[in-house]
Amino acid sequence: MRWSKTYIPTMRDNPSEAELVSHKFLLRAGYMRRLAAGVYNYLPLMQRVINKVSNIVREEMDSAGAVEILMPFVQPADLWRKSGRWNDYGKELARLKDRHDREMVLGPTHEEIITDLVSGELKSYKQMPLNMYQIQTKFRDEIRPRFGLMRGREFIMKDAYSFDINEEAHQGAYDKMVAAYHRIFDRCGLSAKQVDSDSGAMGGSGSHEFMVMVDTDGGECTIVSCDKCDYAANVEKAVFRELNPPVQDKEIKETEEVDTPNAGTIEEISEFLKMPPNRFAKTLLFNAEFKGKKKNVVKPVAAMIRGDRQINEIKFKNYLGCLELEMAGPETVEKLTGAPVGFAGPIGLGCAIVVDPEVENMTNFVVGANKADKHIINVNLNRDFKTTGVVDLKNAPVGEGCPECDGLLTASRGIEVGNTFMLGTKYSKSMGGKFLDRNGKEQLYIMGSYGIGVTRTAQAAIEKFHDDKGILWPKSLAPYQITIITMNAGKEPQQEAGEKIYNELTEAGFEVLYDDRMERAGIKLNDADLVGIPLRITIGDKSLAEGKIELKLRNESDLVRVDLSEIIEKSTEFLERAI
RNA sequence: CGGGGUGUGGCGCAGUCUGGUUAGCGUGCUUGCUUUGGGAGCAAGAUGUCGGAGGUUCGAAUCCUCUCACCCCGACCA
Repeated sequence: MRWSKTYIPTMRDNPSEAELVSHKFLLRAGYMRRLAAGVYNYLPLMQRVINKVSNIVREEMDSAGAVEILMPFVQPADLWRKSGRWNDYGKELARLKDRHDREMVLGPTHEEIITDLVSGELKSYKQMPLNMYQIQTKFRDEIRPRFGLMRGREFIMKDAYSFDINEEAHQGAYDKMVAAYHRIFDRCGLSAKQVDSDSGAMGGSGSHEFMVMVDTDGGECTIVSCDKCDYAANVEKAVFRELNPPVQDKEIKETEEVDTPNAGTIEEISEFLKMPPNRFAKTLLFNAEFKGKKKNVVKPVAAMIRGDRQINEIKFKNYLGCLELEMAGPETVEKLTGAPVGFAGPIGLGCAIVVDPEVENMTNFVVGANKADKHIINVNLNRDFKTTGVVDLKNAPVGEGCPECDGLLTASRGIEVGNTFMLGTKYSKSMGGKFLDRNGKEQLYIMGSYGIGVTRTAQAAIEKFHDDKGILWPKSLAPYQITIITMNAGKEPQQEAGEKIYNELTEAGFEVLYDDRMERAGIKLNDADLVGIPLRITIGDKSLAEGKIELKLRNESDLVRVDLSEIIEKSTEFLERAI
């Protein structure tokens, strides 16, 4: 492709709408333009990248035994009522009416449609296993679209659905998809990490997410992984092995108030009482603002976690369902406990007390006495105080042991580019998907659903591979493999050489972007860096006089002069080396 | 939806508080000349319903009311 014949509107400045590097580069390098919040035009370069991702997905899905179909984007509301998701999906489901006032939805996912599709004709065990997929535009009316293609409202997704006769067969189908996913992301140059996840609203028995690990702000998900084995899980789902579990006393002892002069922090009391922090339960006081009928009300609430844990305020806030949550100031603490900060405890506390599950399992632990310089030992939940709820309130168990080996858990950030769900019979039940088994007995088929965010994967690649000048596409996703630049566009020998090399490489099967613009060298070089094509060929007077041109990989700094006659071999060689 | 913010040539912004000629600047765009290996110089140009509607006023980008859009923080998700 000649630059002058396509449409690559690069920009010098960062548009103010973008926050994330990958988002900025997508706009600056002329890959996309925004139409509305979370809705984008894909320009020629982007369309090529989307095709690259799609083709990799397609090849791997096909070879994993899935077959491609295409289902409608606009769907009748009836099917969604039937599955119950007309109500459950909430406002994210975009609804509209046709001219006859019939209710429709813009497809955010296709479990309903595909189950309905097969329900009349997938009637025998002989027809399974079956796996069908599509690559299609989806629409989810996100509360807050963000970060360009990362969380768009309209986006391209590959969604696959498997049908099996029983759990065992389904597990096989699921494993096949997981393997295909690893191959897909590997081929995209991304090596996604597979993590255990919460099945959430999709329902079903198990699920995994595939994360591209990044250390930029683009990593919206926190995942916990083992430093030795490949255990990894979403923070919400992560389990761990306690390295130093608290001692469990055999007998339940009587409470006792003890003096702890000048010991307000866990470390100080721990030191003073000669007991490890995990025998303490911290009582943390918060002010929570709830929505009231007329005006909002602020109520104090207490959270209890083990002495060696950190509170996760977001988890607490979610549990409470309040509008605002903040640590109570000294005045509130004194008013509530009658003691200065550092001695709050649950016994006799006049507000709701929410405890972490770990606290529920402790015996004879230490809490604040609600009196200055005093703590109470041998406290036991239910006997000495009551809780209003038990819920996980602590931060990710970083530093704890891996549940599957003797490694340690660490936290890192990732971009979710794909997921796999075991759906069980949720949709076959609600949508009426039955078949006859070998014994002529009616059964519900076991389903799985498998998604890959195609457009998000593309942006995730940029988030992972870029420098301060622009994108560094992995060669498998790059819109073109090679870009050719004439340093002095006006000079005929260079133009001729450019044309010749462009034709030669194109005929040899390379995808080439020939920058034939009448621009100065600096502009073209900068644009080439910005756009991120893996291999750059530059044609300049000096080299050309010796019958040479220059090759440079985007991710390397070396410039290599190569004889005109060996362009094809050298280009092949360079591209082998590219990421 | 709650909180915060922004709308002014394609892009990035100033001007708004304190109303007052033809609404500026940088960049980009067009044309010409000179340049030409990492975003050239000079000259001449084109491009604005100042997000929209209504109002106040002799006069509104600027003040008031309503409204729309977009961005950021939170909950949700490929």
